[in-house]
Formats: sequence, C-alpha cells, structure tokens
Amino acid sequence: MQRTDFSRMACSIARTLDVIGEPWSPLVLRDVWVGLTRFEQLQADLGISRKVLTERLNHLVDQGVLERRPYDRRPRYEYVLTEKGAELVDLLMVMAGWGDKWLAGEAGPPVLYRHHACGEISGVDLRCTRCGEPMHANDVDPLPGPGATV
Amino acid sequence: MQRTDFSRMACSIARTLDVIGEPWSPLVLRDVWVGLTRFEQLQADLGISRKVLTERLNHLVDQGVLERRPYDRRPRYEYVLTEKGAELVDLLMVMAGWGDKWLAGEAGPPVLYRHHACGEISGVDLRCTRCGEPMHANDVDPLPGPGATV
DNA sequence: CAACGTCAGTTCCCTGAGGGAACCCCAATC
DNA sequence: GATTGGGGTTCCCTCAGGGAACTGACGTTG
Repeated sequence: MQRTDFSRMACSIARTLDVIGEPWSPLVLRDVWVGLTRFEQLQADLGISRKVLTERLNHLVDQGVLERRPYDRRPRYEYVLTEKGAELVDLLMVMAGWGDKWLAGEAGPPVLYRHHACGEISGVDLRCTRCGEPMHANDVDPLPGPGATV
Repeated sequence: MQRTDFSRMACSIARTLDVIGEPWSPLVLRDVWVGLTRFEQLQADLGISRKVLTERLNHLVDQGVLERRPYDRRPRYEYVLTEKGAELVDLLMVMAGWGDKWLAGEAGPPVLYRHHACGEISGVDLRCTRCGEPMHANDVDPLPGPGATV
C-alpha cells in the first residue's frame, strides 16, 4: 500500500478523488466530452504515455464513468460518457470556471461555454438546491451525516 | 507527481489541476476549510508523509490559495484560505456532491451541509450565470475563447 | 540554567508509478 | 501475402511518494 487508498475514507471528496484524482483522468474526461473518444485521439491530444492512458481508461470504465464500445467490425473501440461520467463533467465545468477567473490572465479564457437554454456565453453559478440562493464555501456549515462512521 | 507540466496548456481545467491536481492537495484544502490549519493537525488527520505535506503546503501558498501565518511568538504557523482558496472550496463542495450521489451507497453521505441563508440541509445546484436555468455538461457547447492560442 | 516538550519542518533510504520507445495482435485493404 | 492502422503490451529508467528518524527554534518546568 504505497500509494494511499482514498476510497475507504469517510469523505465524498476523497472518494471522488479515488475515481478521477489520478493524474490525467480529468483531462481524459474533458477530451471525451468534447468528442475525442478514441485511444489514438486521446494519446495524440494529451501526449500521455500509452501505458498510463490504458490504465486510466480501464479505471474509468471500471468506475462506471466511461463506457467502452466497439464502433467497427474490426476491433476498434471508443469511450463514451455514462450518466455518472456526464455529471463529473459538471465538476470539470466548475473547475474550468475557477481557472478562467484566477489563472487565465490577460489572454482571457481559452474556452467559452454557450448555454443552450438562453444561447448566451455564460458560466456556472452555485446555488442552494433548497432555496435557490447563492451557496459558497463560506455560506455553509459542514455537519456529520449518516455515513460518517470512522 | 505530474511529470508532465499542465500549467502551460490552453485549458483552464489543466491549469487548475496544476494548482490542486497533485495527490493530497484537495484534502489539505478540505481540512483547512473545516479548521485543521496546522502542520501537525494536517499530518495526523490525513496520515500524509511529512515531506509531501511540506511540498503541498508550499505549493498551495505559492499559488496564492493558502496563506501561511504565525499564530505564536514561537515559530508556529497556521495555514488559512485566501479568497482564491475559498473559491476552490466551492469546487470541493461540488465534488462532494457528486461523491454523495454516486459513491455514498447505503450509509448515506458522510457529511451534510447546512446553508446559512435558509438553514436547511442542502446541496449545490449548477445554474447559468446569465439566465438562472440549470446548466450541466450536456446543456452547453464549448467554443474557442480569446485565450485559445495553441 | 539544564532538561524537556512541542511544533514545524528536513533528511534519509526504499519502493512503485509515470515517461518514452519499441513491440505485438488483429482485421481489412492493396 | 504484404501492408496498414487502431488499440493496446512490454521493457527499462527516473523521479515522486511512504515512512521513519533527525533537527532546530522556542517555551516551560524542576
């Protein structure tokens, strides 16, 4: 157990990191989201080692985040987002929003998002599921929940 | 751990990963958020190697996410979130929300969040900054932005 | 004032994960 | 039958993470 195992911690952040916390995994998801769904495409776009790409794809499939499916009679496969995976992409959008705000600098954001519902270039906003008001780290108290066994 | 440097990619996700993508970094931020702000506390709570904890804290301070400040006349320091860091915690809340939904299982979420504004136990919801409607990965088209030089 | 304790790191060695390049397998096409 | 091209495996090498011991600054206690 050299590399510490996050999956057994009583923390949803740690558990989520166990799914996409390894290096490259979020970028693999991003690429799949924007339509780079094949091994060679991913490898070329990311410059990732083929060995590691294989490992990451297998792990993401095992976790139910991606689905591996054939697209030819030849042994050719593409990776597509499951529902579980698509909701992880929501997380990536929030991540991109933070990067746009704090890291983009003069040049401005590298990618813009057009919202289908209103057609506008926009970003995400975090709001309370209950009351609809803004909900940020400082607007919240963390309390132990039912799964908080240690 | 990242042999490859993500910070120069024209992608806000990759750049954000360069700040908190290393193993342990998100958990360090989580701990600081909930009040574990000192070296010994973090080390004990996470079980992280002291060497790596030092590296992560330095990196997070360099990135302007944490601030290192003395709390005694002795050489004692605590780490506190900057505004930049607090907004990263927003990201962690979204991450926790995903983990709660997809990984918590029978036991239920290990942590609950009480929203100050309404007093309810709640979660975050992603909405469009412009129109206020729900905004998820599938509700959006990514377009090249001003900083999209490759 | 010497001994002790505490916090906040450093230093050391050892293992294992990532990088990189070469190699392999399969099915279709030339 | 040889070639091509996608989708991986296998190999070696280096460097990052784990773990534990060590250090140094500064109070407190006897």
